[in-house]
Amino acid sequence: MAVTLADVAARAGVSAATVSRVLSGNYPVAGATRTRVMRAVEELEYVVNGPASSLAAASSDLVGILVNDIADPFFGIIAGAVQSELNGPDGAQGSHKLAVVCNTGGSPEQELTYLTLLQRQRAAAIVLTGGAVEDAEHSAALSARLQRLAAGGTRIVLCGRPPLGPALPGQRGPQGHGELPVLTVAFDNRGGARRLTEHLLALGHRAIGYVAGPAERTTTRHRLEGHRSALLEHRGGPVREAEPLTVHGGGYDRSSGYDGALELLRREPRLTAVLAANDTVALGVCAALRDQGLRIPEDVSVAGFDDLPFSADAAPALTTVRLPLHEAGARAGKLALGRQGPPPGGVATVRADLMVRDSTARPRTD
Amino acid sequence: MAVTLADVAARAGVSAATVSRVLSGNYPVAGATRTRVMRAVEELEYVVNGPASSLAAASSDLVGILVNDIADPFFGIIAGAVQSELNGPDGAQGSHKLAVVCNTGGSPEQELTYLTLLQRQRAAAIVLTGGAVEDAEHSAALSARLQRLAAGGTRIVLCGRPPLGPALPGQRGPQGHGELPVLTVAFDNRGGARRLTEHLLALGHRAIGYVAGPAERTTTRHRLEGHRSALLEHRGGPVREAEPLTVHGGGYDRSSGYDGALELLRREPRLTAVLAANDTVALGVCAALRDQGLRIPEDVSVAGFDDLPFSADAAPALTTVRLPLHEAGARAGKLALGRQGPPPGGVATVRADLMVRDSTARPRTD
DNA sequence: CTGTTAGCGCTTTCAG
DNA sequence: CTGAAAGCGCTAACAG
Repeated sequence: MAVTLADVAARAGVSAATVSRVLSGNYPVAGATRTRVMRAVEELEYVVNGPASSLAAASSDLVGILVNDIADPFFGIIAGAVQSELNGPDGAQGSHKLAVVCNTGGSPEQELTYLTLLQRQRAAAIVLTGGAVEDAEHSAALSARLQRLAAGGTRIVLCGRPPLGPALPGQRGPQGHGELPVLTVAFDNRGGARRLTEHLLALGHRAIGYVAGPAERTTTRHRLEGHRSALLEHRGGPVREAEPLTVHGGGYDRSSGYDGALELLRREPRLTAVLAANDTVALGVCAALRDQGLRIPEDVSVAGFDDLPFSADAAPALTTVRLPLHEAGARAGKLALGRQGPPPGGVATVRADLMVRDSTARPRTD
Repeated sequence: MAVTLADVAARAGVSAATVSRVLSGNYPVAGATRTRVMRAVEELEYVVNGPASSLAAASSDLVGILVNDIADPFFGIIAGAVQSELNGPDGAQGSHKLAVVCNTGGSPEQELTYLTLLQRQRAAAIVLTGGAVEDAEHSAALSARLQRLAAGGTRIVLCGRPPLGPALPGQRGPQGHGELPVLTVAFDNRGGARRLTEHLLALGHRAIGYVAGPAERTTTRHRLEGHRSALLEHRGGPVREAEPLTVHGGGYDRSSGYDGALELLRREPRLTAVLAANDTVALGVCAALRDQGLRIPEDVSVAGFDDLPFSADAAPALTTVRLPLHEAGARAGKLALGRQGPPPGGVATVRADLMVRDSTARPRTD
């Protein structure tokens, strides 16, 4: 039914091989032949059969991008950046890669399922974004699957998630030579959270609540660790009292922030500041505080994390930690295409800058 | 290198055909054989070669989703909803489809490019989301490409974009029988904008500014038409004066709102209300007004469109028009998979409900 | 520079 | 219910 290479070849009066060569453009072909072929292609409106060429060439132009929540701009920005790198450096015709954005919903099972699907498609590369679930069993399964994919020629890049633990001995590659098959673009979540907490401490806050993300995620843990380390350093001892002022939300969403803030207020009515797992959670926190008749920042300071576009426009503008999402995604995209040499140690860490805006201020002194 | 069907067949002591039948599960196979095959599959960690099976079966399990801006939750929500419909109705094993989310950046060329890429992959279905660019040449090219895709067996669904004009005579299908090949889930942008404007009018506003989206998009035009029709009806005549109070932003983004509001204020300092192209633009409008020392809604009322999650949490909570994005995406997904019969006329229109919140109030009476 | 010749790995009649 | 065999449409040696 559809027009095939052979049809084009017949029309142009050449062999199928020649047409293939013209189309892929990686082989010398006489100018006259080339134009003749191209004309036949146009006249017939020929479109390559992807599956057939992938099968024959044992390669595909699909690149997988795994995200926890596609409706969250955090992931949208990263995915968009990765995708923007996928079209040839100079907009070259042939080098078009197709991004397959997979929405795992943060579920480990879905993550594995999608990896299987991508393996089935013989994806050229896969970028896994966002924090990982910390579960020994899942980590092992994930790691194994990733190793197999890498062994099959699929490039693997982690973006915004911590590097994989060292490969088990004898598992790192067919030849066992030291090259890590999995590259990482990591966020400095610890450092960012530490600086944010230090900022609050410097303003004079002492009763600081923290609405953390889901307990089992690496991002949650790292940000919390940064927060705790700042408190610890400031007090010069283990932070026992900090514990009760941390609540874990069910997700990185608005309602977790709302509920979390209420819970925090119940535990410690004299709270003067609340740190949120991210900007979206912070918005929920703000809503809850306002509903309780508290002003921001006069009564309670609030800070987020990520610096998503809407944060600067919130009222009051949100103090937060800026993560260079676009830059990180672009970097991951380049690494995925092998367009950029691997960073030292296979891990690139991008900075996390404190953005002080209007939602944080000195605590009331009454 | 990779393990193939033949390997599995050998291990299970059956023919390749049998393994294929077990795996696709669409053909009677003896229970004992089936378990034997499954065991071999597990032991060998066999993963089907997608390209090969697509080639042989002349079909693929890829579903394309075209979005204008993947970083915008408007599209993220729709894409996520479509995707959630892609895994079998009951989570069935075999029916896994892979969503290919393509970020066109609103560019007609990119749109066409991605359609070619998807055609190359022989995508099972394609969902085009968001408003279309109104340009005769592009519309024709798009329509032609879509018809060809549909003719090739790819299901096409439009979500949040108006239905395609009627197919040119003799172009609608090989047989020419009346069935429309392209299904549509449309938003009631006109009605929503009209109701929103009526709300403002009812509050007593007369100097209403409008920060529209990019001029050439259908969504922009429809919302503007709804707005104008409400004004017209109210004044009982053609709205000549309304014209100067409309500015077009360069995009559906925050800065368009900011700049647009400033421009509006310059043209009409006595403005008492501003309608924005969407919620994101509205946030920019709010920021600009605040920067000018104006209070919302005391000095100026502001309203958005879409009702994205952050809108309810804005300060003040944004009056807007709620579009059932998730529902629409899910509907589109079902239609794309042929899991739901086509709506009458091939077009389903989803409602657009007015959400009155705190950013609109009666104008000052001084 | 171009044509010929084998497959890539799977699905699918068609026989048994 | 199972096997044998014939491609699906393209690419990649290998000759010329």
